[in-house]
Amino acid sequence: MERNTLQRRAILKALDYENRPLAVQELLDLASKDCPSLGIATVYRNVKTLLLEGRLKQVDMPGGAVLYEKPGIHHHHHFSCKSCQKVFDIFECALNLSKLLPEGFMLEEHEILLSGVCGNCSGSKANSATQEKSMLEGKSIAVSIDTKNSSAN
Amino acid sequence: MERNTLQRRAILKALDYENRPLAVQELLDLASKDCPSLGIATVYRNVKTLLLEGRLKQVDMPGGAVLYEKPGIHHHHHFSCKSCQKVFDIFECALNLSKLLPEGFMLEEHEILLSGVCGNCSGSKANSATQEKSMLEGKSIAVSIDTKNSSAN
DNA sequence: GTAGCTGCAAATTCTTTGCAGTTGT
DNA sequence: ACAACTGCAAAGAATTTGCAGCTAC
Repeated sequence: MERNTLQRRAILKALDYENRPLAVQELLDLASKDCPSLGIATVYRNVKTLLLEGRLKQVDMPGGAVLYEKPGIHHHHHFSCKSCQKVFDIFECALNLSKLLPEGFMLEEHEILLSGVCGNCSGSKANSATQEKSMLEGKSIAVSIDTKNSSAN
Repeated sequence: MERNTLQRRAILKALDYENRPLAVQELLDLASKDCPSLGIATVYRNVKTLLLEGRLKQVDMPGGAVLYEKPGIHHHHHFSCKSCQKVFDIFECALNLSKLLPEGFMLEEHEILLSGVCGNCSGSKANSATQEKSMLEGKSIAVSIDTKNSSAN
């Protein structure tokens, strides 16, 4: 039987509060505020449990970084800004992806990762107002910071 | 100045020969045939160099697995079969993805990851013929085996 | 000849696991 | 009470790095 521990609550609260995909390390940092004794192993264990329960969804970012988010109220995808490194949720998904597949293939899931330059970064004049406007239009919201992907090499 | 070593040639040859996205370990295994002394560190170093030169492209698979492929003659995406675990190339890409983005956002790149059941696995009657037919239609070809993604958790 | 490359082994980093003690139900 | 859970530290796995010797150009 699942138990509702302080640690698990802290992790879920961090996800609720941030409302964006988070990396394991971010979960630890954020949840530690509510639960200072929290250890990284516990975060890993909870993430795994929550994934199995379907209470968490894994988001694979380019470069191999793995983030976790609450299974959206809305199905959505992600846009990663190459300039500011933020990850934006894209709620629009009016695509007919099945048409891409050969006959006989059955599409069950799809993941779309877009990248480029976000509204904030592209028009240096078009500032955060653009972004808020977009939110109001129900198109996207800024949410995340691309974790890994540092090593320039 | 770049040098054309036996090791590098062996790695590139493996990619040419297999013609599908390969994991680092697969590269080592395959290239070792041409270059038995090849070490994993050299593979990592070459992959990194080749990525920088743009002679290799990174493919992020669901579950966080990272594969590498030659930058396609064709731009393409991937379909991962949940039944047989193979990764298929999808060459069709007639989508208007920019329309998904809020105003001010500039789309530079996109990655689409589809999954479901492939032609071979869906119709148990529709066998490999389906797949070959699809190839002829220029829609997709079976290419890869999903490496990681084992840990069922 | 020499800078780039290689293999090896050690060092990092990320994730998992064993274990003894703690806690939610 | 007792199984689930936790923190810690050790174990594993994946990737990177230091170094001395090798090799393409």
